[in-house]
Amino acid sequence: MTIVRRIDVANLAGVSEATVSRVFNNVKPLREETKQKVLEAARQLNYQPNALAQSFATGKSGNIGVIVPYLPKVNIISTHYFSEILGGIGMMLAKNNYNLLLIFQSPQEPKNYIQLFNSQKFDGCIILGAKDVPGEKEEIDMLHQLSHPYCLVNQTFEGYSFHSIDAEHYKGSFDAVSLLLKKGFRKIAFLNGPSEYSNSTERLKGYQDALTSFGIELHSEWIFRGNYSRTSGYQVAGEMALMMDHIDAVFAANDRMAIGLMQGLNQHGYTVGRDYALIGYDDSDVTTMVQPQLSSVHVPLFEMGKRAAEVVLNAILKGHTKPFQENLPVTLIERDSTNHLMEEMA
Amino acid sequence: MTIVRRIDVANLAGVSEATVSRVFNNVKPLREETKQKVLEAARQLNYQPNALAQSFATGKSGNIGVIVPYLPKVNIISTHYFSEILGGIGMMLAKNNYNLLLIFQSPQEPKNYIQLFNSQKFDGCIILGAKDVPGEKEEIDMLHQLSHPYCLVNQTFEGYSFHSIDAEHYKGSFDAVSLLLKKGFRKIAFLNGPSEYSNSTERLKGYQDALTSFGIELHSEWIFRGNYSRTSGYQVAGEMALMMDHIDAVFAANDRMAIGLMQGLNQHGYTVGRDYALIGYDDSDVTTMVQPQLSSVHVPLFEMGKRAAEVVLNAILKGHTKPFQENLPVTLIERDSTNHLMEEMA
DNA sequence: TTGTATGCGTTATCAC
DNA sequence: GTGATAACGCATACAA
Repeated sequence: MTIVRRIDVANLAGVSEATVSRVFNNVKPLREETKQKVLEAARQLNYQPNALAQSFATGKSGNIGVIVPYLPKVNIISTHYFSEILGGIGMMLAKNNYNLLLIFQSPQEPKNYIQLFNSQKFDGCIILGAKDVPGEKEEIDMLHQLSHPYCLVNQTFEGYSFHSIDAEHYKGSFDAVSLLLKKGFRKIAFLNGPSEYSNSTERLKGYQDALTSFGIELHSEWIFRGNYSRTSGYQVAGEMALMMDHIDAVFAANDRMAIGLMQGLNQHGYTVGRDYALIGYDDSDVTTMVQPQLSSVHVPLFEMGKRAAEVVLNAILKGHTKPFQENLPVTLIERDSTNHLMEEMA
Repeated sequence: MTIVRRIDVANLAGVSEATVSRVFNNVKPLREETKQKVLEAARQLNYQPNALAQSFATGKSGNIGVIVPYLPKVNIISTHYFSEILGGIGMMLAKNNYNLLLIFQSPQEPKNYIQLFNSQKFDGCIILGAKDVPGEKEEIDMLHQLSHPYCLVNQTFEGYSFHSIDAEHYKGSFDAVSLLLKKGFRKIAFLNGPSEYSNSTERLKGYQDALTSFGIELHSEWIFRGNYSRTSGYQVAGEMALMMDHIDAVFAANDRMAIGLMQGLNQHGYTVGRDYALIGYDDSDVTTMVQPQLSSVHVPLFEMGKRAAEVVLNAILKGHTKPFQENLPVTLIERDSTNHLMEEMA
């Protein structure tokens, strides 16, 4: 069972190697009869062009690198987030006959996007979970300067016009807090994520602006910070419990923290719906698994992955090069965690 | 900013191309002085070997294909399952300088593992979520016959000795049901997954054997079937509710179905802990998000991914070829859903 | 210890 | 329409 090469097909079909290539690459001047002859020979031999040789000859790997942050056994980024985006990317790439090279990037090792490009392992890349930390920005800037096809997802950098697909986190946050305000809540705490993510900043703004637009004074002690994990939400509950007399609603920057918080506050005797309203972010599948079901802000992660792949493919295939930024719309999803039990009883 | 090739380095360093290769591939007879000279030239030029050309020359892509089942917008396989295994694979591959080529395989399109191998896109592959359906078995058998490096995860095929990494699902199931029995429950229903997955069969056996080992008669009407989604569990609750007078505990084949069931039964007035005990499977992160927290069977998914990658790498690097099967141990995790409220009140 | 020469399987540019 | 052939950047067997 040796490997079948182009020359084998050429010999069997009685044509030259070049003709075989023409058939497989659909190059124009070609007699139908010859084409069929070649195709038949290829079928008989079960010929499959060697992708490696093709890549080498064309100088294109046919791969798109997807760079995901990675800590063994610790999922900073939730699996929901991760797999939705990945699914969107995968769909778009498959449609365009590109392969997805998944690259786990541990936070401690230095980024080296340029090297990856030079090695030609991929023709373009999508960077998930980038952070605003020293080194990262510079590497991405270099990618940009060299006009390598790339796209960031869910992260924007102040003062740079990197290609990126993000969501309207300011609006999502503003809407979420506005909902709470409209429902009559006034003392609204905010459980934010790490500040290295641009989302955190945007959401903070949305939170603040919503409050001020309702004429409510900002209280810095209403602002808490976790790291997007359920556990961190649980831990914050310890602090928050001490001032629950002065809080009647909480907006959390993602669902997992919201749930951790809910569980933690429960331990301290505070119940969602009775003692406070709660709203999460991401609209992940866990929102419907908890009791009461969690109101949340839906983020079109799948679509964002799709668009990011499209941006990179356009850069590769159509030579698009000018800065591209897009913010996809988010949707507020109301569930039970933002309703007073009182109301239901009325 | 043109691409730097080996010859550029050779010229600058005043050596031959072969010597440059030797330095980069660490080929033995090599004077330290020459090495440094080459390294310095490479550094100066920012030389990075072209992975494409390397692959072509060696006939090895350096990629491992990971085949995952895929339905747009529908995650049959839970994201937890998926990302844990992927993480394990990624870790092991990174350690061995292999890349991970993620391949989404939609169920409707015919499998073509052989073609993928022939095209040399990857040197070995790991198949996730294979099912016992016509076509699948034959394709894998062909891989096996041609002794291509591959490994299945979480699926075994009756009558074949395919390379695979699985978990002790019989034992997991047996232990889970035994726990319920030891706790005094006798009328134990089983919510299983689709029969195309070998796990389902194994778990069914474990369930049955546990019951019979306790001298309990099997009731076919105690057995329900979902598709591993939360929704399917919710739907099954409709049927199960009709006979809850004759059921005092439920064992579900995964956590999401367990939670869906729990929610559905809730709608019908049946509460975990008060009216029945519940135990799930997978020990995913949602177990701790629900109230009461869900007892479950922990499956070492990350480890399984690691081992599967190891198996494939061993086949590639060390030529291991004899059938390899391994079942990793599972662990029963007791939480609140298997405790009677009665007991707590006592 | 290092240089020379061949080949990997395509694509693409010439000729014919 | 089709056949020859250079080029792609590297690994490696063989020569020196």
